[in-house]
This record gives sequence, structure tokens and C-alpha cells, in this order.
Amino acid sequence: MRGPNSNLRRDVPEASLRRLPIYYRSLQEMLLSGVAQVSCADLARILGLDPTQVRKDIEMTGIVGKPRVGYPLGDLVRWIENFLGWNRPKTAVLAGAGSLGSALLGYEKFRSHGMLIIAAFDIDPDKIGQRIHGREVQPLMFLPDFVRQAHTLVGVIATSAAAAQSVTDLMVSAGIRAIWNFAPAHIQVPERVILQNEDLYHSLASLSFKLESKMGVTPTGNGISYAEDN
Amino acid sequence: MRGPNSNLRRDVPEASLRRLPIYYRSLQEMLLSGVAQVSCADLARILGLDPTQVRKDIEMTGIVGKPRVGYPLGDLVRWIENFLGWNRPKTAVLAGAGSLGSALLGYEKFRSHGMLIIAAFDIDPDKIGQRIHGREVQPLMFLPDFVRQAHTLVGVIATSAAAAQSVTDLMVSAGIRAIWNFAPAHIQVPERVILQNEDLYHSLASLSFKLESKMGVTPTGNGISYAEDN
DNA sequence: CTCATATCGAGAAAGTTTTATCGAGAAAGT
DNA sequence: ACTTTCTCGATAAAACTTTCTCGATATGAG
Repeated sequence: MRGPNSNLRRDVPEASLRRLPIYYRSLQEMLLSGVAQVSCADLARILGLDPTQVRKDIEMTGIVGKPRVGYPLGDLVRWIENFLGWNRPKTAVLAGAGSLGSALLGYEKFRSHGMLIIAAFDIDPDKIGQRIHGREVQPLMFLPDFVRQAHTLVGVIATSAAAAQSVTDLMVSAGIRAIWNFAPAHIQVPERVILQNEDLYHSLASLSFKLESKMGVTPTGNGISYAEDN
Repeated sequence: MRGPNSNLRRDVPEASLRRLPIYYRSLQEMLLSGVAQVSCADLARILGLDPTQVRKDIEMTGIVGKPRVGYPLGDLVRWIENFLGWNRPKTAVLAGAGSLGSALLGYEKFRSHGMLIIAAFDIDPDKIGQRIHGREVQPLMFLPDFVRQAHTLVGVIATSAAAAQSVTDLMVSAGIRAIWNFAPAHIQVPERVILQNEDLYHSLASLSFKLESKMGVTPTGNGISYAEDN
């Protein structure tokens, strides 16, 4: 009994989840160009990726294509949306209304990706009461009640590293089930809570390491002395 | 002939590179607390990670520890810094002085992690001439000359998705060797150029998929009809 | 209508990354 | 000084991801 639901929503590689938005964007552009059908090979060619990998990722969504033809473009876009949950709106609250928090509040596209940041909170009296992109910054202490009343499941953390853990705890105790953490801190959450870290320094480490490797900088060899011991 | 340089700067898992900053931050906090020695087991306990994994990652830096003791804390911090290149300053230019670009210009900590954003560029006449966190926004067309004169190797892209590819091409042709891309776009770079994507929608996809999986939402089953065919 | 071709879908193979296991050596207690 | 215990460093196993290969099938050409 195979069918649309034979694809169990399990065992989806993290890597595939990260690539689906790439396909999604590319497909949406094609949609505007009036294309009707698309094959994995097409997508792979456009994006410079491996065709097999693209096919495997697309298969995850559960859509069934036709040999020699591919997939109806509109359907594929909707299958990806549906698979990722981008067609099912979720509300979110933001903690930390600094420059990064403000930038996040300004991301209008989050809406069309199922993520609605409906309130912002901060502890700084100077920020409280300000309106940022249409939302008034509220005192952090109001967050738990708000989350409970709005049945919000997602919390976005854009605070300082120092405040990140306590804000997380506050959110979790209020019922938040997923944390999107932009603070440069390693926070702990209970098993049941999903944690997505967006730590710039992770990226920075990768970038600077790779750059130096490519430019031929010797990793050791300056700054640290090895003399003395063997 | 093993020694400090026996650790070739190759084959470093991406995952390790992303975890080293976590250790680094934790270690720096310990340093402030006056701790002198640290073991991988200690770190693992504090961060809630697997001790073996922590040891593997730390080994990548090339530092040699002592059984039963661990590593001198100060040394370990410096080895990580050195390994990641955070003790060797690199200049960078930013394209796109919107809210995200401004936020990035305000990240003072980048400096202490070897990344100096020394100039900002935009194409919007309203933004050009503004001072953001001490740097004046310059016309995008000045970027290539600036990059060449300053021997800048890193380009940060915080433009719209539409502009990302052309800005990338501009940077690459000017000699940029590493692109840190914050625009929600899949950009293409030549083989020799390192590309680090910081696409929020990758994260968002992962987050919303996992949240729905955990909350028991059926991925298929609404929005799309399967009738007709088969 | 038949054949050639392109693409899906599935399974196998190769390559990575993570986790587990074990021996050696340093410190601390007896 | 001897034994115990802890941790490093290395090797081995397991899990996961990516890449390769192949048969089935739909389209278009002859």
C-alpha cells in the first residue's frame, strides 16, 4: 500500500532540509517565468548540484514524478511548502529588540514561510514601548502570559549571550516548543524542545579556517612556542 | 617525526569547525573564573556533549594534553584561536547597508575573532554617505578599487536576493577569495572562492519541519489532492 | 507501431562523521 | 613504592550521507 503517505515524516537528513529551500526558491522563480514542468536534472543544472542528490531530496517530500517528464512545477512547489510546513502558519515571539532583533522583525518574508513573529520583548526600559516594524516592544516579564494566551510554540532569541539561557528557560517554562537562537551562546533545552542555533561564530570559524587553508597559512607556527618539550 | 605540525590542516570535518567556537566561548568563561586546567571530559559535562567528540574536535587543533590532567586552559584557548585563524586579523568589506548589514557592522566582537569589516557599500543613494557604526557607506561601484587597495580577501553580502549574484561577481572579479553570504539566494562562485551561506530559510525549514514532526502534524494530508491519477 | 532517449525510483557502494573501545601514562591515595 | 583512577590518543565499529548504478516507464521520432 504505497501512496502519498508512504513517505513517513522521519529520517529526513538535516542536509536535505537545508537544501529544500534552495530548490524552493529556484522553483518559484521558474514559476514566474511560466515554466510548467521541471525535472530534477533541470534543477541540478541550474543550481550546479548533483542530479541524484536533488532527486533524493525531492523524493523526501513524497511527490511522485513521471519518467521523462519530471514534476508539474506548481505541484512541486506546493509539495515542498507542505512538507516543510511553510503553508501552515506558526506564531513566534522574539526576545531581544537590538539591531539583530529589529532586522528579524523586518523580515516580511517570514510570513510567507509560515513564521509569524507576533510580538517582541526586551528587558531594556529604553526599548520597551518602541514600535519596531509595527510591533510594540513589551517588557520581557510579559512574555510567558503572552505565549500562553497566544499558544505560541516558537521563540526567537536575539538577546546578548549572557541573557540567552535565562530567556530560554523563561520561554520553555511558558510552553515554547522550539527555540531559534541567534545569541552567540550554547544554550540548554529540555529533550522535548527543538533548538536551532544560528550562531555567526560557527560560520566565522568555518570561513576563516577554510580561507587560511586555501591561502596556505600554517595553522601552527606563530603565536605559540613549542620549545622546551620534545 | 610527530610534533605540533603533524596535524595537517586538512580533512577537518565541518562539524568540528562549528563546534570549536562553542568550546572556545566556554573556555574563555572558565578563564575568567580562574580555572587553570581543563579536560575534555569537563568541557563535555558543562556543554552536555559527548566527551569523545569533544576530544576529537580538540585534537584537530593539534594541542597535546596530559593524561589525567587535560590541557592548560590558556594554552587551549590560544590553540583554538590559532587553529581557526582568529588571532590573525583579516579585513572584510560589506555589501548592503540595510538592517541586517547595519547589525553586522555593529558586531564589535568580530574584531576579536579576526574579522574586521572595514568598509560598507550600497547602491541606494539614500544610504550612501550615511555613517553606520563608524563606517561611511560608499557607492557599490567603489568596492572593487577599495578591495584591491586594501588587499581584502573577505566579502560579506547582506543585499537583497536579487542583487546577491551580481555583487558576488563584482567582489570575485576584484579579488575577494571568501564570500559570507547572508542574502537568501543560491549564489555561484568560482572554484577558488570559498562560499559560506548564512541563509535563514535553511534554518527555518529545519526548524519548522522538526517542530511539526514533533507536534505530530501530518506532512501530506492537506492542501494537496491526490485523486484523479493512479 | 516500434525504437531510442531521458528521467524517475530504488537499491548498492563509497565516503564521512559520530560513537564506542582499548592501551598508555600521569597524578593521587595507600 | 605500589596501586588505583582518570584522561589522553588511537583504533575500530556503527551510523549516516552522498554518490553510483540499474531497471522501469513515458515521451517523441522514425
